[in-house]
Amino acid sequence: MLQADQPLRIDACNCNAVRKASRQITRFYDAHLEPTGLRITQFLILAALAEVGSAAINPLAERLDVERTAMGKMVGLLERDGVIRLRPSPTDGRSRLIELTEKGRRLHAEASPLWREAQRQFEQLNGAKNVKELRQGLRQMVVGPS
Amino acid sequence: MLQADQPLRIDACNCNAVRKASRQITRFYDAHLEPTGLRITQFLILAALAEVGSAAINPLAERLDVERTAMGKMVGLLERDGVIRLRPSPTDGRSRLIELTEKGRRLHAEASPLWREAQRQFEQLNGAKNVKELRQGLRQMVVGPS
DNA sequence: GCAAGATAAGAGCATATGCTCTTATCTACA
DNA sequence: TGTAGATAAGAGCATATGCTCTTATCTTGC
Repeated sequence: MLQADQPLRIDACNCNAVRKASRQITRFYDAHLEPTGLRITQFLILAALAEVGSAAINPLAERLDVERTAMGKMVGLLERDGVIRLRPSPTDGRSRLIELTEKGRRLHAEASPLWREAQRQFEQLNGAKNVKELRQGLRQMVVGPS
Repeated sequence: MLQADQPLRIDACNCNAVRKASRQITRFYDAHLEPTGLRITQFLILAALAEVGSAAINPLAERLDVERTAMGKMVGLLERDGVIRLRPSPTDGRSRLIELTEKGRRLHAEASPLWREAQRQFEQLNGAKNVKELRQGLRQMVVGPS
């Protein structure tokens, strides 16, 4: 290993590249959703709930691939804002089921076309082919033994 | 647009895909750097400073593509931990120059091989070709008019 | 040389993310 | 059937990120 003197180029860092892209695309989607007051993270939770009806925190966290405790906190914010409701699971006293409130359903319906427009613009800006390849690359990304 | 009834599949969301990848790769790099107590975000700041010698907050934020105020806060933490030092710019009273302390240089030297190992393992896990294509896709990503 | 606009950065607020520790509940086995 | 190990979630702590508002300083045109 004689190249220890080679300068570290932070632009070579794969992690930095992905994090940077994440910040940028987040701002882009957040800006599109802004009229609803939702952020993309919140919208995805509402969308997931709209898809599955109701779910406990852990499965929802797994579904969206976020840390369990992080999901718990986001759920707390959404509950505070009256967008979702939590009720004890009838079959498991440890678990609480999350469901959309009427307000949540309304917000989701309002935000969906804005999300679609963000998707559309993103794909227009980047080219459908490039987006597809990027998605392919991300989907295959491995960060540990499965 | 008659397909409004089509279910929203959160897995179709480009933003979600990138954010998810960002969380995963961040955990991966953070785990590698763990022996030093640095996270990848902090390591990148040290690496940037090691490259440029010293810099004010705004240019450093631009260099790393993070929001100015976010950089300010990270810099505050690093200063608190004695890893960097801030001194007033001799030529501009509004600006403060950041530079590594001895401890910062030591930490950077200690963390660099761990970062290199993370890069190596990441490329081994994903295949050099796939990583190259992913980087290419991220580099080209556009989220607004330039 | 001064006032108006530009710029560097801090303060305050809010969300997002993840870690560890703890508590409550459940399940399975002896 | 009672207890040991598994599991769902909350609490507490810390960093990361971005927004708006404010303050201090600089620059430029007059």
